[in-house]
Amino acid sequence: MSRKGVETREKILDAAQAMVLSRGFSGVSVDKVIESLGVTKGAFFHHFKNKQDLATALIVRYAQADMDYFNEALARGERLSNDPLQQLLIFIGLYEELFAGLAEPYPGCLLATYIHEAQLFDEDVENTINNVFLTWRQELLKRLKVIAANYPARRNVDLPSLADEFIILIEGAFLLSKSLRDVKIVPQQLRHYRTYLEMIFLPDV
Amino acid sequence: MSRKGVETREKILDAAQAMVLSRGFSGVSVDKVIESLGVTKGAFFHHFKNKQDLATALIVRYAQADMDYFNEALARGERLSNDPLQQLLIFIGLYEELFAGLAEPYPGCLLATYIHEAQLFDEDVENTINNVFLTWRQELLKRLKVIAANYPARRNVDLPSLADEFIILIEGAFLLSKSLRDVKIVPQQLRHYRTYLEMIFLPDV
DNA sequence: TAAAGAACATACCAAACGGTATGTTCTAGG
DNA sequence: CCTAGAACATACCGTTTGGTATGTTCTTTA
Repeated sequence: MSRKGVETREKILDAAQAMVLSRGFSGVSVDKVIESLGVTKGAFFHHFKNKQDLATALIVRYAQADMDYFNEALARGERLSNDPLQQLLIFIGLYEELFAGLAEPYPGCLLATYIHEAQLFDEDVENTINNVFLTWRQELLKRLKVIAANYPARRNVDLPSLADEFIILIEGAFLLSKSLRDVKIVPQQLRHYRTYLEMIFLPDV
Repeated sequence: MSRKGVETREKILDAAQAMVLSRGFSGVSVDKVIESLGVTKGAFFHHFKNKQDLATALIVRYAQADMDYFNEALARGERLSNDPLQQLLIFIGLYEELFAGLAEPYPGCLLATYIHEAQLFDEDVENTINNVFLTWRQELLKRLKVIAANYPARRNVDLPSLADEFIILIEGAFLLSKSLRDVKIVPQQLRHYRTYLEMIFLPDV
């Protein structure tokens, strides 16, 4: 694909994603997407064989970017400390920083948008979404187990669901943040998650 | 409105809500709704002046039911204990029980579905949704303040966002629960919220 | 019981929709 | 420079969509 071709495809994906995040996938028509960009149907259907193909391309791209940032934040945490608990707390802090730096509410998570219209999509899309969640759970759980083995937990909490709580707080906070148009909600909740972990694993702070 | 009329209207609302929760609002056509019920367009547009009117009726009904259960759970908690902290913990426990008793994942929150298609709806709908969230925040915050005044908090946590965390955990857990088809996720997260509150306000347990 | 309005049913319509067929322009490689 | 395919543009099509106009049946109440 030529450079120009890649650019057009990305432009379509960018515009479509922004529209999907505010109207849902079936609330966005191909006509509206191309109209907003000044390109034609010929261009659109050259890059995507149909609207479903756009749906797949959007979620695959989003999931990949999501995982990339996740892995990078984990790696940065592990570079900044040698202590497993501190590594995780730093990781959370990095996300806190990320969302604290936004001027307006995060436009929304594409994974969440798709889940709310789940019946429109095929199994591939569903698996792409679930793979993100399962990877996050798995990677965080792995680290929580190491922490639990090294620190006397004040409470006997369930670790898999404690791992899930990270993504759950983010998704829930995105929602409330978007509805109330309050940018602070996401970092606030991440702060609570950090405090929770500290209270579990650092008894005397 | 006659009894039959009310019944038909409710039937339409029920069917529409179930479909909206799995396909989003714009993914549901009036034709599909009436087809699933075996009623005609005449019936539909007799009860709703247009599709937007259906959207409003759906969210108003859902928000009302939501608030009703919320207030009932608060009242039950306050009947079951005289201690402000215990009252709140019981309240959370009641929600935990509610969702632990489900055979399959909760089909989804209509508020959340609408937020993901926010641009389709008018200001009234937006206010209906935000009023629910703000009422929950306000009512829970009121109780958290009483608790904080009576118990020495181990940490200096932010109370408004701690109130928000309840609805945020539920919304986030709904999402993950629906995507992974795991019924346990919602009660698990409510359990964490209870544990978090206990660790904050009950230092020596 | 008669009248009036509620509660539907039937048939239809214009616009928007996803998609296709076909033609043109651009661009990279031999 | 030539050519083949990528990268579009234009025009069109069948279906689905939300919505309406009009007619019929049921139900309540004076």
